[in-house]
Amino acid sequence: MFKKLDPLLHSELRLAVMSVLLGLKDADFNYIKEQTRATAGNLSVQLDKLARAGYISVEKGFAGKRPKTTCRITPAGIQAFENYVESLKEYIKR
Amino acid sequence: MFKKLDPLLHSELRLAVMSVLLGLKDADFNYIKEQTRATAGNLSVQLDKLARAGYISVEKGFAGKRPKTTCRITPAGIQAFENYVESLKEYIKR
DNA sequence: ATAAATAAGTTTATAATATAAACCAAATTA
DNA sequence: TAATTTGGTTTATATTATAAACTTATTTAT
Repeated sequence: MFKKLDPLLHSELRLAVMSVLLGLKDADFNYIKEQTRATAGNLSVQLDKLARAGYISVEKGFAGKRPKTTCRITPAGIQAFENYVESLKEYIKR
Repeated sequence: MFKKLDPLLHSELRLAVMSVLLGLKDADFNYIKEQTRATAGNLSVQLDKLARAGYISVEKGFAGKRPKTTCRITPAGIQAFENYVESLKEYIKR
């Protein structure tokens, strides 16, 4: 009946990050930080978890002389997100 | 943009419990346990949290000589569940 | 009658999580 | 050149989720 919810996605901040990235080609650290209103530390940790899971790719480069971290959702991430939403529906359907 | 998700409901087991109770007038401990496939210990803890939050009421009685715990969702619980689902939609809408 | 198994939970210990605080290095501004 | 800002990372702490161990009483088997 209740399918297990992917613990990597069943997290307020990680889910918000994925939600932001789903709509976009890519997004940099600060944009995601603003959209999700997360602290930098928390965001850093959660991006890392998503990256390790292969749900997003993270590229560290520079914008002029300043560091710039760009994130992008992967096909595996999109799939995982869709599975999560599908499972979740079981829990929230009326 | 992203509304805060009620931490009491953003929990796999507690959400499943609420989901089960929403459809029913009431349900006893073991029925909920079977439906959610939770361990008794975990369920006991989570029911307690939901009860403390006022989202469910828990009545301890007897069925014959054996103890029987009956749970029921409260109006506050229904409201909280609806708010949670509403907030969640922001995160999962495509 | 007594021992073993079952029922219905609760309490406690542990592992995993989420989160913010503290920190760091480089660049910019005063 | 000192202070501030930018763009993060690392670390410490508090909270959670979860299962294991335990309790109390009942039922079943010997």
